[in-house]
Amino acid sequence: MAETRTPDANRRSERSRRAIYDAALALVTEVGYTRTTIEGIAARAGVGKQTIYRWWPSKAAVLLEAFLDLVAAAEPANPADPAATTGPAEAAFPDTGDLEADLKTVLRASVDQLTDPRYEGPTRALTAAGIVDERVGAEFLVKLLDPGLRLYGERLRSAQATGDADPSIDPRIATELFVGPLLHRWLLRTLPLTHDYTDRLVEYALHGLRPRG
Amino acid sequence: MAETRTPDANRRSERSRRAIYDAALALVTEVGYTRTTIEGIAARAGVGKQTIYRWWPSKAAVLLEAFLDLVAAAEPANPADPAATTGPAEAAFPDTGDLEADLKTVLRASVDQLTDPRYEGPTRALTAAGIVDERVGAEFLVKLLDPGLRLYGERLRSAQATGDADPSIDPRIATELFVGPLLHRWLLRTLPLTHDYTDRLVEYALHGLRPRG
Amino acid sequence: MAETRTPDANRRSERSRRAIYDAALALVTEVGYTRTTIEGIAARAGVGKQTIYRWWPSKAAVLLEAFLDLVAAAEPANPADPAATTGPAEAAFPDTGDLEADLKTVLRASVDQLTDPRYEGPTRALTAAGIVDERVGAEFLVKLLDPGLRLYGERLRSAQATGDADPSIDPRIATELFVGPLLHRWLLRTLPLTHDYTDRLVEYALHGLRPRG
Amino acid sequence: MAETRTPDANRRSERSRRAIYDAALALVTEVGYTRTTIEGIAARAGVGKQTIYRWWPSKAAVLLEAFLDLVAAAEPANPADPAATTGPAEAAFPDTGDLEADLKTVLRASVDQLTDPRYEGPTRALTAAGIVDERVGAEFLVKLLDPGLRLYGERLRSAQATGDADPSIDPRIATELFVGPLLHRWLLRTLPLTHDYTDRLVEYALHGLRPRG
DNA sequence: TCATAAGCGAGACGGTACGTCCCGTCTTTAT
DNA sequence: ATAAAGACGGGACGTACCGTCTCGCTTATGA
Repeated sequence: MAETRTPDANRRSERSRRAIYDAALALVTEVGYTRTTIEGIAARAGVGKQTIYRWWPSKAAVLLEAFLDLVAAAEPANPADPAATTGPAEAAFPDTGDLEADLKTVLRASVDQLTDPRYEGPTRALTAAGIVDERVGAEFLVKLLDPGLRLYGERLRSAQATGDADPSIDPRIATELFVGPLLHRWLLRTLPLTHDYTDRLVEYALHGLRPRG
Repeated sequence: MAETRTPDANRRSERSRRAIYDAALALVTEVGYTRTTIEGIAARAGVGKQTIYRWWPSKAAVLLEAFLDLVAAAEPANPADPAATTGPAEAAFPDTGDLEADLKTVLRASVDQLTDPRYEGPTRALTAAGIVDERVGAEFLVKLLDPGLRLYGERLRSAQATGDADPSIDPRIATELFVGPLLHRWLLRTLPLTHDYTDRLVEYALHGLRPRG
Repeated sequence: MAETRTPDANRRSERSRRAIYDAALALVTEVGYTRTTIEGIAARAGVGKQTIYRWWPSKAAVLLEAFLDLVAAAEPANPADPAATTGPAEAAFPDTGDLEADLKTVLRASVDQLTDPRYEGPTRALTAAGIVDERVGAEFLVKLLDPGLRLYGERLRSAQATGDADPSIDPRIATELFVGPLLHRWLLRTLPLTHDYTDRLVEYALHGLRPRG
Repeated sequence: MAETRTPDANRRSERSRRAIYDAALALVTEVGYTRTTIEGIAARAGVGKQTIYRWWPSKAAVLLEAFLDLVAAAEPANPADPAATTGPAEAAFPDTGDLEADLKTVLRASVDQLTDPRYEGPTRALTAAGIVDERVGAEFLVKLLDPGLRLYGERLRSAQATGDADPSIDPRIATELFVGPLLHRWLLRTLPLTHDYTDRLVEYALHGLRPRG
């Protein structure tokens, strides 16, 4: 009886959805996440507040979806399966046979993306929201991050198969060895993100810190 | 810069300051950061709102200071120099001569701290606030994070001196090789934080992912 | 004139309006005007503060309207023209042909009203507010006072026509000869308001202070 | 024991008192009564807030005293008895033998005073405060108004003695016949205050409204 | 085919919190 | 001891948004 009244998605206004995405992304980059309000999004989108509340449970949810849409639009569409959106950085993880080169390529792309002004605001906002709110965090992880991280794992497993990586290592932990430091530096703004930095990161992680015999 | 009427710090009520710290930390752990309000802190501390606004510019600033105080109080006071507060995890970085063991010790301590229910709430809140607000982030970094990170650097340099680490590596980047993945996992809640995880992390980072010859 | 976003009066909640009237009047009589706050009215009326600020510019405006409503409700409705609200004291000014008797009747009624505990508080409050704030004063005058005063003028003109009053006198000034002293005594609390007092007032004003030849 | 701690008036700073008077009067005329605050007076007077609270119970009390001082200073000092301050309008009520002329003179002076920009603000403020707060009203009446009204009474009694006024009339009610309409017009801003107006007022009151036989 | 029910723009509503202004009290330092 | 200064606990201000609700309007079926 207390059904939450799921609205009819068929009748949904595509025009409104788009306008809301645009408004949300624009506001976040312009005035920041906390000063972005649902009322503000609605006003800017020329939309009633209820139209937002009808389709999304929270500000974070709106922004997440808007961002997902932005990222999907930016990606070279996969003709075989357009639904197989995989994440911002690595639509497809290269496998040239040279693990080090491939990792460097991908991490450089990640740096470029995190630096892109269109992405920086929303990404920061969503990450922060996810850190504090477990629910948002989970959705953010599953929909946006995990697909990308999974590709690292696959590439590492492939490297293990070809003997380019120690077969005893856990690919998931190894993945975080690359991604963790990058995010750390970006999130906490400790030092600038450069291609040179990620290159060295890859080298350190692959060869270890021990003196090279 | 329009300095706005700095109050007289001599006349400040110590009792109020303490009450505000306590209330802020309690509320953040009880109801979370976003539902912690300045009004709520004031009410719980038995303090006028203005007393908070007089001394802090924002909710985040209150919490940061309260957390700093908590951490300082928890640390084993350094008898030689009690003012030498160094940060939450590593009041003093061990140097037993065994780099790997020392790193594992410190990272295990970090895991314990990030897992401690008294610390988790505030730390998440502050990190998130810092991600979104550059000012807060900078203060958070300088006052809380950097001191700890610096110790890693010193230990690594010491290891380079004794030949336990490659002298060509950049200690700062190397530091992030340990701390980054840890924070990544904790912030994004990808997988549980365990001592076993950090042990392997240290091993991977020191020896690299390449097959061990 | 920077008209600030006029709300849609059609959608206005009648229930809220009534509750606000009631709360305002009750509070003024209970705790006095200065200790009546908008916040208090809102709380007592079970209404958001914004609902008050949306429709009234000030506490005085709320009270004025509430009082106007009270007075209109209390008046014997004029069947011929229910909209012809004329003011508190004299819905219709009697004209029995005996000017002195008519004036005494009306002034006695005024005394009764100014003495009525339901009216005294609001009336004092509004008068005081109007004395200090010209805008409030003007509205108070036009909406509440003037209609009543006008009736005096008409009755006096009628008396001039029948030869009961000197045709050379200015009815407006003459009106104030009755109303002024009454208000003076009531506002400043110099001496108690009684029917006997107003009777003598009428006599003095009609016959003058000169020795009666 | 709960004595309200009456301070030692001998040690009182004359300089502060004066500064407070000046500040209070200035603020009332500049920004109005309600926007005049004790804090504002203190700041403008270069005085601690406590110095005000020590000597006066309320904002109205400060203003009343300040106004009393202003009025006393403006009056032609009575050499016989400098303490015999009698009130704003009528330091001494004229008695030329011509009642009508004397009343006109005094009322014209009252008009001038109520119109004087230095007096208007404070007088309105104090009257309004007194209307709402009975205590303030009583003090205002006794200290400022009554002395003046008493003089009317005396002059009228003198007129009764010389046969210029009906001996049966109550001088107090008769006094209000002049003062009431004047204050009514001034307080409620019904019509402008002019000398012509008060002249006619005197005539009406003395001769009555009846047709002059 | 046409009523009928949905989504929609708009925005009023009961609320919560904001950051500010004062209140009246209290405490500190200087005269 | 009075005074200048101003921190303090507290209450109210007027504003901004929250999330819910109701209002007409339009649009798109399904009886």
